Amino acid sequence: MAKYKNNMNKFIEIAKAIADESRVRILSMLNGHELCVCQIVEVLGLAPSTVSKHLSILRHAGLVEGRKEGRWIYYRISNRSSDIEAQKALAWVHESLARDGQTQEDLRRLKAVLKIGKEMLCAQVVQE
Amino acid sequence: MAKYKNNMNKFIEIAKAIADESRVRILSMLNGHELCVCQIVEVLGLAPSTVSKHLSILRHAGLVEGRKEGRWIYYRISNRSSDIEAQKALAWVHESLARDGQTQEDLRRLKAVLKIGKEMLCAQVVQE
DNA sequence: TTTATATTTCGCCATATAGCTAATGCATCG
DNA sequence: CGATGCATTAGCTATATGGCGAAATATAAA
Repeated sequence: MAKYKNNMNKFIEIAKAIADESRVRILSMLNGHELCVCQIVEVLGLAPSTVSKHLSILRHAGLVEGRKEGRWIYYRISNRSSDIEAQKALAWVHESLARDGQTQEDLRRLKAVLKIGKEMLCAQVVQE
Repeated sequence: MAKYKNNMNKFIEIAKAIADESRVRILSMLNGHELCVCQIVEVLGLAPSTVSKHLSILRHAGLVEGRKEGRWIYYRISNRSSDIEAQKALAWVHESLARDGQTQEDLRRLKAVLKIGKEMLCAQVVQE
């Protein structure tokens, strides 16, 4: 086994992934919820293509995982405990932003989206 | 006191600061050493102005502190324990990169720079 | 098979970022 | 004072990044 590891690239990839407000808002929303892309789009108010790209970056960094079910893809926080770096980053994000104002507002909007979601799913604009 | 804090901007600023290879290399070098800009320049092989800008970003994020002494400015890791976010970030960087190959090589070069530094300080190119 | 819907990929644009050189600040030394 | 030297700031360039809309993909529904 090599004496020194090559942690740099992995570290930078994760750090870049969490160095964007939209992406940490996604991570905060996914903390405790499994969500499809359209639900995240509703809360963030960004174009689906933009959210999809953000999710791709988060997934590649090992921070989230996707699960396909029918037409939808459900994303959740990655819990592969073997990926220590990703888990540390996730812990830092959640600890730091749990009580942040933006995070709280997103969670409030998310609850509304989840409520209407039971009947009519995506392509539905949440009021207020 | 407000119910919710505004951690987002501070968090993003710190995350962006550590999402760059040159800057985390600087943080690793400063871990345990107090260094002047010219010493960091020697090890990184970047232009002084570039290193200065990086240090400015790190300082503004609360990750390093500068101390002026004559013509030199010595930088060190910030130890203001009140800044929890910065301290968490520093801990993450140091834990993750302590055994990284690039970090080890930088430390090796730094030792050489520190050795010659005793007699003739900056404006001195370290061999090899 | 055709239509509809969810997501991704592609192509584009505006801004941000990291690097450089040159110029400026500022302190020391002759 | 003037010259020297460390660090920063200013100005520039090339690349990276985040946003969008349009087109492509894939699955469900009609």
